[in-house]
Amino acid sequence: MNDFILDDIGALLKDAVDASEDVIKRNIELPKVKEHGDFAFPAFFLAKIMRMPPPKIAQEILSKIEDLLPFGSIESAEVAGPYLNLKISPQILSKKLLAEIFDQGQKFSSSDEGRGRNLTIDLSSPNIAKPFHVGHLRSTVVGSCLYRLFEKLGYNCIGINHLGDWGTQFGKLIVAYKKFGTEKLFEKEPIFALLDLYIRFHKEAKDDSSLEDQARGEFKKLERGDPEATEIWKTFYQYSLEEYKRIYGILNATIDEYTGESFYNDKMEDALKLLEQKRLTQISQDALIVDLEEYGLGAALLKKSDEATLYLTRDLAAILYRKETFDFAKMLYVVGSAQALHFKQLFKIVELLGFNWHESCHHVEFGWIKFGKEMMSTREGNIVFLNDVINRAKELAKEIILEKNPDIEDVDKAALYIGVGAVIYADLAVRRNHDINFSWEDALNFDGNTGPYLQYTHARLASLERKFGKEIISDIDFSLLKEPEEKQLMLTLYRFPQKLKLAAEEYEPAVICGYLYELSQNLNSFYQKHRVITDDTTLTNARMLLMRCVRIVMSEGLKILGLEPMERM
RNA sequence: GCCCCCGUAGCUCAUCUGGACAGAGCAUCUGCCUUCUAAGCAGAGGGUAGCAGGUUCGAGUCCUGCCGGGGGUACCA
Repeated sequence: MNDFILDDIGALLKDAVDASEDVIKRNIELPKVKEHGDFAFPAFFLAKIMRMPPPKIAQEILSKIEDLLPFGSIESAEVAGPYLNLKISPQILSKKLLAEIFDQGQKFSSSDEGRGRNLTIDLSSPNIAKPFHVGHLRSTVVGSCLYRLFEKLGYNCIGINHLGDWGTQFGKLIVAYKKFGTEKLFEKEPIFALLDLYIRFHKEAKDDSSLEDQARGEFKKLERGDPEATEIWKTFYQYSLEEYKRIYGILNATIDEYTGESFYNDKMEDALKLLEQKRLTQISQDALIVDLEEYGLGAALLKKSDEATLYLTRDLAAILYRKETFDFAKMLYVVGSAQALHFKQLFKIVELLGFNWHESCHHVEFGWIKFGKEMMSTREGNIVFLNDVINRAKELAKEIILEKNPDIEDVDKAALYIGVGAVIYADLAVRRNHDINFSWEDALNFDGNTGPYLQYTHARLASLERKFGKEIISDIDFSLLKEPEEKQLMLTLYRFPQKLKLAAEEYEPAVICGYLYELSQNLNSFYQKHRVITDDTTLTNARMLLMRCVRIVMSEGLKILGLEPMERM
């Protein structure tokens, strides 16, 4: 949708203001209080050019445009100090906006800016053989949200799970498996059986230092392709993947490729050769490095003194492979901010290799998830498993549903959607660069600024349509939508495409959360104060159209976040 | 030591990239369900935006310094 309001403002002011239409549009603001109108044009920046105090400028502009009003979607204008405040005509707004949303339906605010372009997203990436905990959640849900967001903007997205499926930890697991494993080990919750093996290994290794050596030995065997070790590793891999896929199903995670670290075992040598050809590498302290000191990025280690490769080596192989395989227009790494330097090094090396596409690679970083005052870590034991969070959220949701809506068809399904909605939303609603303090209280809260609140708003709208039971039409009397709450709803709807664009530019799901929350507040305020379905059929038709449009936007927004737009709850 | 991020109501967070009196939710308190879902709505209290300077007509937002928290800084990922 084009910004018809902004266009109207630009056209209206362009002859009255000493600035280009573009500059005018860029300076337009949204007033914080409704007494200041719907859009505002501040005159400060013209003070120097026109050599007049801002209030006088505002006054002058008003006198020049006064005769033109109403102008397009602009109903009236008035001066408040240094501001020119503009009011939008609800009738024209509704006519243009609602018709467009209604006609386009789910396609509303889609765009084709990404048409024919591939966008790869590195997301989730848990370490195999460890249960999924809330620390893994952010990469998964942020990555998935961006996936769906960019898909809406026309990109062809590819979600890649860079599984931590290689390394000495597997040597440890193999040793533990051989020593303590039983036939029944994987009968139920295999992933926790693996965790137990891992913990058991470390316990035993305290008393028996030879275990560490054995682990290194087993991993070497694995690297050489030893059939027995490979077989055991594959078992671990399969069980882990099964569990992850179950969780991804619940979280609406968007993963297309499961190319973990092991996938790049045979691709690192070519990458290193390429670096050597470009004479970028050198030996320092017996290790193979790329010296990035002059860029303030230190030394990038590619091979340890014992010839072993590092995760940078694998990421380098991966980025080259992905460029070749997917020819991405953009590559997003949704990985915690602890790895900021790592990605700066990686992208710099790509640049030094002479590839200009280094600019299309972005590290979408995010803060830690803390539990209590501590970082969450497997070793410390202060860990919250995602499974437990989801189960508790689901149980609580079920209790509440049975209390409020006992006749609902599939309680368990609804409870899962709501519980998961709360968990996902809590993670997405905080801006990425902030750390999150995980608290059970917040994760299990369904009131206020939460996922369930948004879902509830959608459920109310769905319920309204069921009750209405007739076809919603766009041929309505637009002049009837004149209540302030209705206008507010429409002004908010109008901003949806802009918000999606902003969220995409900043790789920031929290922008969408904030928007949908505001839309929900607008809707609920309206809903409380006005009746939609009444004896007045023309008014009912008009309001039902508005309600449908809100539902379309709510539904689309929720889906992008990965929440189920509930029909009943 | 050096580099990066964070510091806003008791708590959790917003503040549309520098604009009008800093806004929400949770918690506390007061109202509102014989009418479309009360997981809601309306309202009250709660603030020196870590501190100190600077730039600007204007700073929570930009710059400098300090304080506090976190992360990174060559053989973990």
